[in-house]
This record gives sequence, structure tokens and C-alpha cells, in this order.
Amino acid sequence: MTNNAQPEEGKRSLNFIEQFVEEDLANGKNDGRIHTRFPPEPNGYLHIGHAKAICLDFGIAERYNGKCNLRFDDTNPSKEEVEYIDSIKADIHWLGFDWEDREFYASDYFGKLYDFATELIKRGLAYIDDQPASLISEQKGTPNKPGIESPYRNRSVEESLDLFRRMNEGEFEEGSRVLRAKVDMTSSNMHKRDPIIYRIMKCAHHRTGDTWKVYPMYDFAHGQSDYFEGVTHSLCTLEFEVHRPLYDWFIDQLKEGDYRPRQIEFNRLNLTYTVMSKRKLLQLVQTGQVLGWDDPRMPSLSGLRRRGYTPASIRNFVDMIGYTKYEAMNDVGLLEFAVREDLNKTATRVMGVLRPLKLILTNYPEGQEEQLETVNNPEDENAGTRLLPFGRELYIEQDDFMEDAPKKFFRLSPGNEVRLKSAYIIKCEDFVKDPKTGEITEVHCTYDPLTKSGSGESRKVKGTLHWVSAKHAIDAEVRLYDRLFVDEEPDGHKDKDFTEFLNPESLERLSNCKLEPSLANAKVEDRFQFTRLGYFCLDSKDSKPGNLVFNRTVPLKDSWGKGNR
RNA sequence: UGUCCGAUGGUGUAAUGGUAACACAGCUGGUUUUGGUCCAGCCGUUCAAGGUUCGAGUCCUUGUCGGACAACCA
Repeated sequence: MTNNAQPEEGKRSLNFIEQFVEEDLANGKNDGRIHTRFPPEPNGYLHIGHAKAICLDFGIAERYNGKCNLRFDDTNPSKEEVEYIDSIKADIHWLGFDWEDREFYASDYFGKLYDFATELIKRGLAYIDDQPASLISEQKGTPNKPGIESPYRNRSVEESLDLFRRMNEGEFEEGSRVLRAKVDMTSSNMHKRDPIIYRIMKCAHHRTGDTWKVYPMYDFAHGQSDYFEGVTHSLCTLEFEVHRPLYDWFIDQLKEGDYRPRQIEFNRLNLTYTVMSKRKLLQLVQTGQVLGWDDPRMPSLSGLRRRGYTPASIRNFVDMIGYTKYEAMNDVGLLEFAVREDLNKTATRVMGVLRPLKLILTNYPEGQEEQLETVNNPEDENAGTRLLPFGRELYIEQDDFMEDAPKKFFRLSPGNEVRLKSAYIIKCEDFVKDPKTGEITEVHCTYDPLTKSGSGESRKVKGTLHWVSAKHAIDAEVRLYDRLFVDEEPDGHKDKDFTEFLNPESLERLSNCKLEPSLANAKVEDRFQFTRLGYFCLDSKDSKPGNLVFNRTVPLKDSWGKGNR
């Protein structure tokens, strides 16, 4: 895929990270080696924001013949679970990326990190602090006010060494002591004010079991893990920019040669009408606002997958929005464009009526049936054709009939003609209305046998409708999704909680839908365009043979619906 | 009242000191057996002020506005 902003044909401009990488290559850094990593914490499901990082980490490696590791940053056993590891791996593979044999864990380096921490103590660069969290936090100061030094800061190396060992042997309670790096309590960078690098956690780890009673903090594990793995470019999001000086400080103490990972920060993905933080997404799941992490309304990769989004559409979307240092708000409409663009080329066109209205062809012989040929995809010559059963009684969309139609209504209304897609031109002669409710219950038309599709008949009519044969139609449930929030930036209001902006109409379930019979054989991976309506796929969880459930991925662009009605 | 980072059409990005452009959105029109797709066109942009320069979106200074940072989370 090409970048959206191209200086000229065939020449994609580089983003600022690629430019740095090419500079490093040109300068002969790391012997021309390019090595990245994607470092998720296994404490939740991946969302489309992670996809942006994945595309960059794996994409840079691919582009420059390098490697990209998958490394789970599993330094907090109280929050992390194996279940998440499996889902993360599945999502990355689904997007089309592979880490080969380089599946690593920060916990692989617990031994090395412990030794390094011990070494820091020996060099007088770390100490055990016996104070409670509240005091440590108080002494830390604020961004405007320097911190003050802990009374334990200058305790002896021997004492710290002894305490650290005993902390790991389980001798002390959680929270009673921590190991702190001795950096600078007056630094303007909060992260360098003697950061906590090890804490006591009497908690089994999913990989190391009960080997450890102390666990490194993320800040003490992340940069070093990159170093241990030979990562050349540590790509992460903007909020870690202020952590970089601390990572550099640790690497300064650790490194032996010239090599050190280069951290480059880029903007995270923000989408209109949605929230992206794991915490908020989890809240939606736990409060039942959505039906799980893979609810098709969620921006999680599992949700988007279930909704019908394709890996290609997500990768193209990510490519279109780019990587910068500006905290942007991306229009969710661009994501929808990306999936339409992909599906338009590949999805089989089928007939499906969501809100059925009975249509009777009064001059079509009772009991007669025929099979009409229709193309599977006008955008793909090789997609072939199939047969559609046709008869006297059909269903059309309720929206496609109006008793009193405005001039620009190109569909069915009394006295008007339309074409039934791949079938005949019909004329509306009459209709039946429920006298109590005013609801139209039946439309009566005549068909013109000379206008059969493909017969060469050249008469033109303004409108073409989709339809299904009443006798042959299969029943299905169809779920229509709308954006989860009614506000462009639901978590952008200081005085209001994001849940106040939940869209009560984000899910609409239609249970009486009529589909063409071929859809009885639909498979979960199949993508369809329901003609004139949108793109749909089988729901991977709830659909069963004989009880089909389809999800609408995205509606077709609709220039009629825009303001004409 | 700190440090760091940023600011280009409605949105997102490009232009790497030399004609401000691409995509989406919006609006016209054409084609069409999908009011889709496709095609043609229109709309509209460098935060402000100074400076350097033959020439500044780009470099410098100051200001304005926005974001990040004060978890024994990552």
C-alpha cells in the first residue's frame, strides 16, 4: 500500500521514523542491522491502536530486511494472564505479521535484571527504602517543586544488599520495602527522582511460578530488555518520551560497547466516536455496555474481526493516517472508507431484504418459477455468476415503497416503474394498507416479460431494487451496528464521564430478514455485499446452521439518505 | 509556576531553504440493472509577530495555544 500523500507517482515519502532509520543505516550504525520489537503487556486484548504499533514495528523490520521480536512485558504478575497471551498472538497473526521463533518475555530476563540491580547497589547507585508508598510519593515533589532525599538514601551497600536478598526470600511483607535507583531527587524530570525499580510481590508469575518475590518495575525492565535482545530501534508512543532519559541512564550503567537501542516516540491512535484506553474498554465489558471484548462495536481487533473488518483494511487505514509527533484525532469515517474500499473489490454481491414487504406480481403465472443469472461481483470479472430463484411472490425492502413519493424518489410508488435487479421491470398498480395502523402490508405490481435481465431490452428506468423470492428465501437475524458513542470525543470532557455519551442505538437486531437461499452455505470468513445495503458477514459466535446471524460491517455510502428524505 | 514535545484546508498527512500538495469528508456533473463502484470538476491550508536569506511551511527569537510528566501500573 502506498502512503496517501505522495510527492510523485510510485515514490512514497518516508515518515519521520523511517527517515531516522535510514539515517542510522547511512551512518553505518549497528553494522546495518535493523531490529525492532512489539512489546505488549498481557493484561488485556489488543485494539486498533495496537495495530498501529504492530504495523510500524513489523513494517520497519520488513522494509529494511530486519527482524521484529514479540516480547511480552510481563513484569506485573498480579494483572497478567496466559489467556491474553494467546489472544495477542492470534491477533498479530491475523493482521498478517510473524515473529518467527522470537517469542520473548521480559520475565526471561528476571535473573539478569536482578543481577544488574544488585550491581547497582554495589556501585552505590541503588538503595533499599523502608518508607511506605505515601511518604515516598510525598518526598518526590511535584513537577514544579524538587523532591527531597529519603533518609535511607545513604544506608550502607552491605545493608541494602542484605535487605534486597531477604526481600526476594520472602522475609518482608509486600509494600514494606522497595529498591530505588539513586539518580537525582532534584531533577526536572520526575522519572529520575530516585525511581522505584523493584517491589515485593508475593504473587505467582504465569511463567516463573514462585521463583521470585521481588519483581522489576516496567521502567527498569523495558529498556534493558530491548538492550538484551539487541533491539536497534525501540518504537513507542509519545507518553514514554519523558521516560527516555531514565532508560538512557540505566543503559549507561549497563552497556559495555557502543551499542544502545534508539527509542523513537510516535503519536498513538485516537479515533472519533470511540475510546481507546484498555481501562475504559474493560469498563464497558464489565458493566455490560457491550457483550464482551469481541463485541462488534468494540475497537478491539477481535471486535473488528467479528464485525467483518479485514486485515488489509486495517493495515491500509493505519498506512493512511501515518506516524507523527502530533496527537491527532482521526476520523472513524476513514476506517470505514478503508473497509469499503477493500470489500468493494472482493465481496460477493447477494440479495438480502432486512425489513420485508410482500410484493405480488399479479400477471406472473401462479406456480411458475425461474432461475435468473446474476453476476457475483461486477468489480471482479473472475468472480463468476450464480442463479437466483424468482417467482410470483417476492419481498422487497419497506423503504423501497412510498405511497406518496417525492419527485426524486426513484423507487416504487403507485403508477411507477422500477427494475428488479437481475430480473424484470415492474410497475406498481396497487397496494394494501392496514386500516388501523396505516402500515403498508402488500404491494401489487405487474411485470413486463420482455424486459428480462440480459435480454437486450434497452428500456431504462430510474430505480433498481433488490428482492428475494418469498418461497425460496431463508430467514436470518441481522445485526446493525452504529457508533458506540454519540460524541466525537467521549472521553474529552472534563466534567462528564465518557459513559454519558454511549449511543443507545448502537445495536439494532432485525430478526425477520429474508435472504437469498445461497446464503444458507455462508461461512464465517465470507464477506458479502448485500446489494444496495452494505457489507455483511456471518457472526462467528452466534450464527448456527438454520439460525443464521449476520453482522453489518459497514453500510454502503448513501447519497440518497443524506438529506433527501 | 517547572521540564519535555507539538501546531500545514473540516479531518489526517506530504512538501527535507526554491510553484503548498495527496487522501478522506463535503459540493457539482457524467456513467451505471446497486442512489454503490468508477470518471470529471469544485471547495478549502502553513498559529502570531519579528529576524536570517535573492527566496521561509521549513532555519533563529519571542509569544499564543495544545499535549505529556508527580502509580510499589505498563
